[in-house]
Amino acid sequence: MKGFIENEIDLCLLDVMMPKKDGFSLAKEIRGLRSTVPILFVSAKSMEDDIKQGFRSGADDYITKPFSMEVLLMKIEAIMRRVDQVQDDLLSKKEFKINDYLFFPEKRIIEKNGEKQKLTSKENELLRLLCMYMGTVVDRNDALNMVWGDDNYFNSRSMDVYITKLRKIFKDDESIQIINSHGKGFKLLVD
Amino acid sequence: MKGFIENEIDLCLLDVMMPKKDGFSLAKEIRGLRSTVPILFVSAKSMEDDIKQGFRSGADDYITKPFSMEVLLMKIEAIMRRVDQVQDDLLSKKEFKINDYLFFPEKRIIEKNGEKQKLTSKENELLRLLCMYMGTVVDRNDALNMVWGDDNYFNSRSMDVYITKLRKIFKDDESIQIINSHGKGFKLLVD
DNA sequence: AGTGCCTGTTAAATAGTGTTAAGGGTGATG
DNA sequence: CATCACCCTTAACACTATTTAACAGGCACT
Repeated sequence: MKGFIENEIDLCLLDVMMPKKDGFSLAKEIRGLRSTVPILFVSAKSMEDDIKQGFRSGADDYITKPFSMEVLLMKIEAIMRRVDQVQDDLLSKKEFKINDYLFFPEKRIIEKNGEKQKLTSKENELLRLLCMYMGTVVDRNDALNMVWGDDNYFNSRSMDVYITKLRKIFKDDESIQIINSHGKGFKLLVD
Repeated sequence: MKGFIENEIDLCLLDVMMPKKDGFSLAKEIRGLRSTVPILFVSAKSMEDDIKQGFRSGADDYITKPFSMEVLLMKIEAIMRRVDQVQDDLLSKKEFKINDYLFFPEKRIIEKNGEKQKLTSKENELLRLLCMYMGTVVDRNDALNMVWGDDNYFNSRSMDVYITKLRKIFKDDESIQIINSHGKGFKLLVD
């Protein structure tokens, strides 16, 4: 991980079958460090079901082993071309509607009846995450890794503080709730 | 690696195959959180049907193992060259449009409705950087290294001063904002 | 009901930012 | 070579964001 910070790494190649740390949690850490990192998954073995599931869940693409270099290059080229284009990603939404509230993660603003309120970046990222998974539980550690880049005890308490902050934002609307799932995480629920 | 901002990761290659965690849902999270990051999955075996399905579902591409390191590195170099090219294009861009403002980094001039204003070189380079990464956070230290050539504490404060200067330039247009991302950096945002 | 761990909340402490203005260097100009 | 104009740095102070501490209460389990 250190290398990403200290060296000029422009492409990160990770194998998920690593002994200790799995590629996905590593990806999360990387993500926490830099925001515009293109990520390429390489899978060690065939998983037809998972691949299909991946597409269903809106993933961009995947690579199965074994693959030819020729194809890899093509894939990468495609990615590079696409970097400039894609904005309309389902998952990187510009706007979330939460009852009467409109949340603009890019602008870090939430408004109700035209009344705008600025959000701090932690509030913003945490709320974005909850919105992305609206109605389903966001795992504590996942949230910590994505917003805080790490999931130690203190970050965890910090997150609780921010959950309180977010709840205050919605305190006037009882039908919007941030519900704790004991030992698991939180979910944003709108009746 | 000249092009990208120092220390910025431009592409990550991840292996989806892992014991516990569902990699695709993680990809979903990564994708959604902050970016337009392309995600390319690498799958274990070649599967024509899935490839086709992938293209149909709008995915860029995918690739199969195995591949030789030698070739992979060559491919990566090729990618990096391409990335550098894109970066050079941004760096050598003659003109940036920021709402009603036109910014000419070469001339160190910004104008609005034909009304010209000269920029000092620090103002110019900092604004150029923000424009190059318009809408995404420019890391504090990256900016310092690129504009000041060093990232010590005092340079950091100096940069804050220049952020204030730039904000003043755009103070008449509320839809242009330089937003701070606490502990990370700044981004130029135009509604 | 008792225990241990998890959560809710508030407030204090720390770390990071916004802004203004004074000071220092440098090069142009008389 | 004195002076001015300009740019940049540094200091200072106010303010904001985030973390840490502290305590109160809740949940799951026995």
